[in-house]
Amino acid sequence: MNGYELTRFFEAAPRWVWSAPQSQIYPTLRQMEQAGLIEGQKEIRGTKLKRTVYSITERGLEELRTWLGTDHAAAPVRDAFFLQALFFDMIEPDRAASVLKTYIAEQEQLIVEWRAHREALLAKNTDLLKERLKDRPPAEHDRIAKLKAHVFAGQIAVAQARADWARESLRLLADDV
Amino acid sequence: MNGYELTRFFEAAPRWVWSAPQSQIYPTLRQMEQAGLIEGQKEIRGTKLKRTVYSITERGLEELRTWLGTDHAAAPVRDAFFLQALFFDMIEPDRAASVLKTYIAEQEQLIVEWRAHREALLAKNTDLLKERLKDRPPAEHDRIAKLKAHVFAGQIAVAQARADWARESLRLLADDV
DNA sequence: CAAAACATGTAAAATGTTACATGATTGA
DNA sequence: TCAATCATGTAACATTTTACATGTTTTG
Repeated sequence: MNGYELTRFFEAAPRWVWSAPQSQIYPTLRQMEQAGLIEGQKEIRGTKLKRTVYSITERGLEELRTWLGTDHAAAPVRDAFFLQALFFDMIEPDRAASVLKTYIAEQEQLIVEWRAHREALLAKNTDLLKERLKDRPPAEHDRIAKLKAHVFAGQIAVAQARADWARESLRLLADDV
Repeated sequence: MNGYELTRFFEAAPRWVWSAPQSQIYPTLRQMEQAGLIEGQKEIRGTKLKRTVYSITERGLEELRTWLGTDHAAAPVRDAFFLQALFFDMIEPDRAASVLKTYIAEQEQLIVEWRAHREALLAKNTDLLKERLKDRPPAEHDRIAKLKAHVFAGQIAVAQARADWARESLRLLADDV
């Protein structure tokens, strides 16, 4: 991809397992190129509009595979929403309920998007997956699609757990007031 | 609390819903004091050892309550582990399985710690909760303890969903190799 | 021809991490 | 008296966010 495509990718509605703002893309691409992890191919569209399309190098693949096979320390816990919920006893139950309802709607939206993405992966019907499957033996295609789809099943399960929890919270708030 | 207590609090084993490294504590306390959200009371232990114990101000309480009652944009999605899992098809299934097992163990550890903390909250048996309940009518104590305990039930549910997902992943990896 | 999409950057500020640095007090 | 705990800071670096800035090409 080039910087613009990456930017759009991270901005896309069905939120990915990772995100990055536009301002990080170009500096990071240059850093990665200097580190020899990716290499850029300069192209010209029309007569003047330049773009640089990057692809991973042998060395980048190596690093990626090493990273994928290594245990990484869990990120520090910083869940602003649960922190907020921890002090719901300090505000009016109505206000807390309103915050919870917005949260539930958000989680449900994520579930819808991730479900769609999961289905698309199972049907081998996403651009990225098609690209990846090109250099893999057809016998493995099903397995790869299933593995990737399963990651989104995980995201869905977590969002589901959060939404369920928030619904229980609403009941708790209503119960004992 | 003073800076030292806050540091220890965030370092404590049963990981909280938030964390902060020691180096952030003191600058942040000073910023918050300048903003009028907290105020420090200087004390001397022994003859020379100075410490500053901070407490929230009226203005700080106000801001806190406003924050608690407001919808906040969800944090950008950045789940390194799910990102890792998304490319498990690129490495040997054995390696992927090993990473998954470590992850499961981590999540289970969190569940154990959070369960214990939840029980302690229900029994109104944590220092912080006791402190908070001091200026609340006794009739509300049960409700407050339940609400706070429920937050940890949520953390547990999410960790459970993650662990279950990881176990399914192990089965998926084993199945079709 | 105007708006939307394509394309790439930088600057300033805030935030977060890792490591270093120093000294006092308490309890075994 | 020595180790653990109490107590507070800073420096250097890396990362992230928000905003600004500019120009080209395609499409309706």
